[in-house]
Amino acid sequence: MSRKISFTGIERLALYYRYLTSLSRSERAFISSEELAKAVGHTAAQVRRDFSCFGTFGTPGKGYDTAELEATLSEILGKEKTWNVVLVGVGNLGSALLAYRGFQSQHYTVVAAFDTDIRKIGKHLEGLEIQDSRDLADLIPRTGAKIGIVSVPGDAAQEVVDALVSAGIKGILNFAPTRVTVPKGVIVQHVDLSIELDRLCYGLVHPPM
Amino acid sequence: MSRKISFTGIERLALYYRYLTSLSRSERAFISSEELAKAVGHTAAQVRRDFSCFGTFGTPGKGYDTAELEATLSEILGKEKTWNVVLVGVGNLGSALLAYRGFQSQHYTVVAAFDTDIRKIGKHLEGLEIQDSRDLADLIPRTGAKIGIVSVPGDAAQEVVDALVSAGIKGILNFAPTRVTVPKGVIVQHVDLSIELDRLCYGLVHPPM
DNA sequence: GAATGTGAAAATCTTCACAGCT
DNA sequence: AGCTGTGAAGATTTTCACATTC
Repeated sequence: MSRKISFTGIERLALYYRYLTSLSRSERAFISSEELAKAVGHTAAQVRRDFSCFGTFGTPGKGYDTAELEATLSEILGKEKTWNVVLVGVGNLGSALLAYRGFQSQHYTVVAAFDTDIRKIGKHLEGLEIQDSRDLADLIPRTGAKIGIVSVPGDAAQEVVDALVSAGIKGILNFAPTRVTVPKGVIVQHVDLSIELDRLCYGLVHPPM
Repeated sequence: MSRKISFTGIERLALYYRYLTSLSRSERAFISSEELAKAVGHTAAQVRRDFSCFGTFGTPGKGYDTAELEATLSEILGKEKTWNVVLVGVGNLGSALLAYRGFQSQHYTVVAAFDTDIRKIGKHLEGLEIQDSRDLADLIPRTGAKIGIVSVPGDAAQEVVDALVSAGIKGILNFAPTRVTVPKGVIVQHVDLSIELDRLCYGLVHPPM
């Protein structure tokens, strides 16, 4: 018990959780750290260590009760409730994200979409009316959203992020190729597509050895 | 000199590089590790350590020659040539990626797009004719592409990845919510959008302290 | 017997701090 | 004086290995 989960550990927790939900109506009531590890590409020790950060919920000799583990992970990951999400920037990527199933799931709902382009404002997409970005400060607080997705051009990102933060957003998923800064208490996750490609590219140029 | 760059270090290199290119026609001929660090949100020591993995190209008392550094990073990151890329899965996300500027840049060109949906095959998108995924093995070798982007549904991902690998693809950017396996010598980068959200969500539920 | 939970070791990554170059 | 490059220290993350529990 009691050690802080590592940053990458959270990603693993989400993977364990996803795997468990994919098992769904399997008969198997228990799963071992070994099997979980294999499923997500890590080691059994890693799995046990990750869990140990949050308590002790396995049974020696048997493993983890799948239903119970799923529920526990759900709670740890904050999936007990559905999160309202807003999206700013309905360009190519933004529209795709609006339609993305992972973002319109049991746990997340996009409740508002914004853009500055007058030609897009008022149009409907995936059941949402696109709003004027200038109304962001008014509209977001009413939705109760705490998460914002930013898919605007790089040079607009910081400005949008500032507006989101003012409007009460606490977590930002930033797809713009710009490292934005936020005040303490707000979290940003960067999803930087061209840098993912760059990393791949580096790997190809520098073979493992 | 001589220490292996860390996994995350490569991401930093790409950020340094991006920052340098954004400076473009600035007068300043030299930049210090301090300034580079500030620009990308790391420490000066980290910057110097990252560079030291590849040689010694700074000048004590002055800093790094911006043009020279840009060229060196370009080479390290494998950006001397333009990489041909193929994309499989022209759904919402795939179409957006096709249109994404970061993927159609000086260093990357998407040269072929594939889908299994008969209604999409033959259509044109971003100047590319969508090809039948079954022809992947024939067509890819002709393009000389070594990088593949996978944006198909999760249950099709492994199958597509296997086909890409057979067709000679060495690096895969996988947007499907499935951890795929590949033979040695092939690299996969996962871009797992719902897990990014999960991580954000975890951060919101567990405030720093 | 089988698999957990966890100290302790190992590996990896980051920062410090300073000698040495310009 | 100013800033790099790097050995050594520190911090973090992963793995080992085994006592403990079922």
